[in-house]
Amino acid sequence: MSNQKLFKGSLQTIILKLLERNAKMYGYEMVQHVKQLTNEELNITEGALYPALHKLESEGFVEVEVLKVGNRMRKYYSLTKSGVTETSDRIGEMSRFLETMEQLITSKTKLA
Amino acid sequence: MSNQKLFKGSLQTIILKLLERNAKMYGYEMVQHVKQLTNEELNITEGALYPALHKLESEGFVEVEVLKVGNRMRKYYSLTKSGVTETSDRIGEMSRFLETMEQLITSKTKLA
DNA sequence: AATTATGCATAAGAAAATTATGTATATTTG
DNA sequence: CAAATATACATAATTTTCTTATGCATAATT
Repeated sequence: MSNQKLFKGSLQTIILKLLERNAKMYGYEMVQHVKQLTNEELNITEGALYPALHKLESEGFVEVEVLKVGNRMRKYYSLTKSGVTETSDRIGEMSRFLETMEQLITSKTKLA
Repeated sequence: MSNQKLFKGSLQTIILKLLERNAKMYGYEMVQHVKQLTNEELNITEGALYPALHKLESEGFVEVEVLKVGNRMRKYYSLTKSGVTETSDRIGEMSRFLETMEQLITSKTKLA
């Protein structure tokens, strides 16, 4: 809620990670999933999610399959081959980032 | 270098944290400091730093003292009273964010 | 003498989000 | 049964925050 802005820049990585663990997911499902996983800490907005998904698709990292469930449309996303590679890379970057940030905010900081 | 975008949104927190540990710092010094602390992983650009400092100042979290060293100007920043409080808050938010992100990218993710 | 380093600053543009809408079906609740 | 909430997608306008480019000026190095 409050610190949503810190998540800026990490949405694509989060999506890719979700798809690494769940072969097929649709947008609305991702939002609910993340909400539960983070105990409401991160609420992905649709205005951010859908453009991000479209971008990942246009970059060839995910592909879409449209299914009709009941009378409602669902667009199921899954990782492409290059998406699998990209996911590893992004998670690696994220890990390094987290480690760096951790050091920055815990360090005594004083240098020479 | 590569994953600079993950740092988006965390610059103010980094600045505040630096000033929590070093009573007085000037802009150029912060850039060098962070470069060393992160082993070149994070290179703060001046175009980001100076506006951020000015914003923190206008919000009353830091105050400035201009010194002339040799023939060159230095603007030393330090935390105000409300800046000290704000710093604790921001670091708390950052910690929660880091923890949440850590869980997200390591979790098995599969829910019901 | 020219380049790099120190030290500040701002403007133009890009990237990625928020907020506000819009459409439509399904389910729950009063 | 009507109204509200949940499901499911989408996009446009705006905001935030950054990168890139530029500018000025002094100091140190090559």
